[in-house]
Amino acid sequence: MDSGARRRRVTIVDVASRAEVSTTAVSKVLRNAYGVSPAMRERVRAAIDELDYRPQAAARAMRGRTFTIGVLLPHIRNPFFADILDGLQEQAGKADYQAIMIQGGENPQAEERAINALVDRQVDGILMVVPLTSRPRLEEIAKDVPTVVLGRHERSPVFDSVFDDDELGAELAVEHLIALGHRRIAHIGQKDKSRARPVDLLHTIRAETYRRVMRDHGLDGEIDVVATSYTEEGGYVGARELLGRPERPTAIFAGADLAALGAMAAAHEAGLSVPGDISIAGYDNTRMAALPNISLTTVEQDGVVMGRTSGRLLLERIEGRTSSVRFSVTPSLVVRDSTGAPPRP
Amino acid sequence: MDSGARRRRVTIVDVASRAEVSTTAVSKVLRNAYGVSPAMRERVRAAIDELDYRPQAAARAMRGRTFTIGVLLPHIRNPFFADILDGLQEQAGKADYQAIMIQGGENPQAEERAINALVDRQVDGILMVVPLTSRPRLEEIAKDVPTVVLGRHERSPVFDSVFDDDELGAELAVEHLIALGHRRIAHIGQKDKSRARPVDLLHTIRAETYRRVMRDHGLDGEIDVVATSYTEEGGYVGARELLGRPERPTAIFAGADLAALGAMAAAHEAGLSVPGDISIAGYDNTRMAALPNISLTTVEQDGVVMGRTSGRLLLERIEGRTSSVRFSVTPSLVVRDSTGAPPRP
DNA sequence: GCCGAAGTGGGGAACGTTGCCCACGAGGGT
DNA sequence: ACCCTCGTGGGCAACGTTCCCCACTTCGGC
Repeated sequence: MDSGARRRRVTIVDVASRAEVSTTAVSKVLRNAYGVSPAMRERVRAAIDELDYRPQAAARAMRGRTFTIGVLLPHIRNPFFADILDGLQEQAGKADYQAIMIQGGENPQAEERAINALVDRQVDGILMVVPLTSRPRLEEIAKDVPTVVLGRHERSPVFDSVFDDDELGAELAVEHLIALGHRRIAHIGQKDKSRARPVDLLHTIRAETYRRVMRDHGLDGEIDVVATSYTEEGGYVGARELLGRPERPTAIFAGADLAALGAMAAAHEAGLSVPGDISIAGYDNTRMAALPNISLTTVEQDGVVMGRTSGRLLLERIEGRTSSVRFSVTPSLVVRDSTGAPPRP
Repeated sequence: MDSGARRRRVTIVDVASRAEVSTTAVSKVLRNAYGVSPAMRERVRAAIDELDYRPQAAARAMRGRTFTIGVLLPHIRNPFFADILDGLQEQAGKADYQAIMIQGGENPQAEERAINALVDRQVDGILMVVPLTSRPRLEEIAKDVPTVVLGRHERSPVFDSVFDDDELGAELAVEHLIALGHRRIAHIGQKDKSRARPVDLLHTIRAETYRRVMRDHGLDGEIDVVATSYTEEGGYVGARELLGRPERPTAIFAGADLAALGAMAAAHEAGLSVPGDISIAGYDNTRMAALPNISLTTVEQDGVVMGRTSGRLLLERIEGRTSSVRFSVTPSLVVRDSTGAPPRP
């Protein structure tokens, strides 16, 4: 009957009595604080090992640190986030911090709940990956807990920003298509559901840069943007719309690989060959893009470096840095088989 | 200078003094416990709203619940996990529980750290998605905190199991290929890095079922399994090996969609058409599989239902259920364009 | 008019950890 | 011989919440 009874956890008190020292002493050893003789340290270490003691995060939280970094992700469907997380964990692990993730979701209300959950759990720092919330709200949080924002281009005195140079990336992609001889180049972007200033958002920047480059080459009249979402579904729907135009584009620059895959699907369904009838380029250089039967031309942005940097910046802020940093990674173009010269008319 | 100062958080004491009641009273309202007059409830509610108070999870944890469910994921790269998470969050949200995720990683040691992190943070329940650790260890944890294991077929008195009927799923796929006329059917599986009994693991079950069905049809001599991993990379490498055989298979059953995509890539690279020269089937029915230019025949398993059920079971256990449950979802075959009759010799 | 029950509110001790203090003894400089 | 300093160890009050109690009032039944 008592097999179901939850055992009481081992606490610092148990360790102290086992080692015949005070709880204070144990605490000092745990935090390797000043004022412990080697002999005592050894005794305490031994007791900890024998009892398999681990400190309880909640009790620590009441007095200071939790050694936890919270990561807010919009969702976990985009494989690009996995790279970011890998980079972050590498850094966090070194400093004995744990990363926990939480899903923000589609709308600002759900995201707000997720952010609050992180704050309520007293994480020592938060990495917000492409958050939807407004800048004032971000700064309000950043005043309470060290914050790094990834994927938005804001300049804030209270949080750090880590992002890809989306302007350069989009430029590389569009210039590539133009150099191949394309003129009717369309763009698939993402509909904005956030409370941020559009100019700080990566999808707006990619779309605006597309527009600018087109104009720079005198292609004002050819500009054509559909705003769906950075998903397979979004790319598929967007491309179907574009392919239904009286004069269909000869190239599509999708703002994300997932969307590019959806666009390829739509092209295939319409009986068009890629790149024979239509060229398609993406953004992110996910692993998918490298597969030979997809072989997508795309913009590489280094997610691991972004994650690693975010982790480092977060740890610095936790250690007390108050000055603010903006870090930008430089993207590069990876040309594969999904882009080529436009069809002869 | 004091702009950098972190504001003190609003606590239950602040609410109590604002509402001119005791902290006990506030606590009662928060937990809607017995013994509160409507008038007092109203006053307290008002004070909570005015001060924008939210309870601190850490302090709650010291006295009982954290209203947090921990999810252990091997990694976040497989889109199938996203479905599971969606299902779980739907249930958790209803009961005002928050789901936090943590990455277990490639090896049992890293996973152990992740599990400990969850336990140390006193989550009220843990969902372990395809964990690597041994059953005794799982049961040890389950004795301390309500646990549901997803993706392993174990029968344990202390935790619940949720899984897909992998035997049926694999059978559907292999029978389908045989019915199309294939005889040389190979399988791409996953190399085992876990401490579990192989017979409980989904990838072993899929592989063993493949073997059994082949034998049932007198195809003992054609059995050919390569064990790599359930990733694009793994599928690619596995398929390259299979295609290099003196007599190459006319069909490949990959244990996961990601691996099937890798296999398609390898086939494409070898100049083989799918399904003209070789048929390929997967497992999971991820969104990718449905894209027209991939159009992968695959086994559908309902991740959302699995996640939802896990959530429900976890909440029940938190509420005190001690009996043990095994829940199995029934898979179905989705036939698309990646499988067809074998080539005429 | 008395008694018990029901309804309402609060006091205060936990929970596990930290870190500010203080105490004690030894050693060294005057 | 005295005082200071330094090294070592522990006492104890927080931190924010819960929940077991107890106290007081009101009301209904006799």
